[in-house]
Amino acid sequence: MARPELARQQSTHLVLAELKAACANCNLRELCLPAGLSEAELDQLDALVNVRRKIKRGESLYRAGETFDSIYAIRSGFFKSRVTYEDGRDQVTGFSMGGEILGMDGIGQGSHNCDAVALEDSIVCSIPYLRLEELSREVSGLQRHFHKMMSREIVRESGVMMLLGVMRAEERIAAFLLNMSQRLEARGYSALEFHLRMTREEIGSYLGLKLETVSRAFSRFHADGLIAVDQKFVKIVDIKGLKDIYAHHVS
Amino acid sequence: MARPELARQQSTHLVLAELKAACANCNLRELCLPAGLSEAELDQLDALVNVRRKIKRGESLYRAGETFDSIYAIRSGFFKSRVTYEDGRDQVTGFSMGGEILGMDGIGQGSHNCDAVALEDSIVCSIPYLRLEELSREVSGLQRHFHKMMSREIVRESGVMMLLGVMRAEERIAAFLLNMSQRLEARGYSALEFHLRMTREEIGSYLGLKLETVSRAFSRFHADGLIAVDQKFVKIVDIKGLKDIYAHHVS
DNA sequence: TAGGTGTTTTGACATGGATCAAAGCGGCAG
DNA sequence: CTGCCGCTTTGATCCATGTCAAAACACCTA
Repeated sequence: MARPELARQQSTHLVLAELKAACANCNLRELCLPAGLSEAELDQLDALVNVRRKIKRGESLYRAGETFDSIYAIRSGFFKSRVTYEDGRDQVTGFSMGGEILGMDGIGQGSHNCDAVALEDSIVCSIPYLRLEELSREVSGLQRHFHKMMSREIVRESGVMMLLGVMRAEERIAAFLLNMSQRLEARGYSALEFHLRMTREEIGSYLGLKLETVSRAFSRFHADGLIAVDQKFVKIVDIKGLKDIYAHHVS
Repeated sequence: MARPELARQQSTHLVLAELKAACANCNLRELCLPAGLSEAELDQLDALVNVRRKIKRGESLYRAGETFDSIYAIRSGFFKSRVTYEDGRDQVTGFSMGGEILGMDGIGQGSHNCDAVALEDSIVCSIPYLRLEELSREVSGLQRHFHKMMSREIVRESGVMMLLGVMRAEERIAAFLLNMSQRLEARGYSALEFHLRMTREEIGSYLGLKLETVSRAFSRFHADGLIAVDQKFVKIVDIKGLKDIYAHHVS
């Protein structure tokens, strides 16, 4: 069991790249950790965020159980977070894109709680947690914003609990599509046309559904004129109709 | 709609009590925010945590949408957190007991994301967030531990996502009972006999099940000799059997 | 003590989504 | 170009849990 883990670890190290990160020039600045910081504060943060790391599609940024020492800001790319249960069943607990922070689950117990797997070739900025702690004792804007990002992760997860606990299949999928749309729009992409980076099975895992159910819902939405789907490409045709499904409950 | 809210708010204010909190003497110290602080640091924290507030059974500590300004440490009692969806459906997102922190969901957006409702008469310590921020810039042990508590809340929630996303009804309920057992034990209560503070419906809401399903699972566990149940009183008879249900997956 | 209200249990039945199965599609390697 | 493999779609059937209903029970107040 330990052998393949090690091998994977090393191959990850091979693609590790040390590049100057430079939050100050990053176009994701306002979505990411430095949001709201002054120029001077940005420079301090830049000194801390000094390593960029490339992760190839299919590789892990970190895996459950590994020692926690850094959090990661996604510079480009797309990740899934996955928790594996003792008996082998697993669940996708989230999808993350540029400007979002990964790894905050590790602070509590000093080791990561989930795997973060790249769904496309990606680049992340490493932020050593101990230095982030130090710096956020000095830069209150950073402290504040870091707390906000943790808190928003808590709120995001309770939203997912709502999906999983009370919504029916089609509502979950409508909510998922609208969520993707809104986050992509915030990053300057089209809100109405996008490529999904994950498989139907991964969507299903995230939403507590089987891949066939996801596929059927897509077909249904297509037939109802709400979306156009071609494999991983999705075009939202009737966003209002989609919102109705997800806000409009039991008929 | 606004009227009853206001009335409720005021009745909460009536039971607001200002008492010296004194973490230094609190027997939940090691489970709560001050865990791991030195004597001197504890005194600083005591200066900040200066208000205790009594919440009667059925009342809210805070409600979704209210302005966030404090987090709360539960001194005694029991709470549920509940998110209400636009269409009226709601979900219990957690149960909280002594030593646990409530309200961290409010930091991200400046207003609370859920209701925190007392399931028995309770006492909480109010911790003004702005002063906590200040103090944790000075006391790194406090900073560290506060981050840990936020992170653990993230991990706890991904555990619930796992419950909701991949487990079947009886597994969820076994997991729920074992979780209660373990948290009560950590607080010095019996791990094998306890009173549930919540109804079957609230358990069901938390676990994404209907109250009848919860009731049937309890009956089934009783018939199988795993537990004894009498209304809200639960006695775990065969803890190993219970663990088998929850760790033992698809047969 | 009696009546009322909210909670729990249990039964009978319905159904949404899972499961099983097969075929279609698309991309990659040889 | 061909064959393979992973992903997706669609159909047929099954079953875990939801829904509806009724009775028992517990607790509170008068």
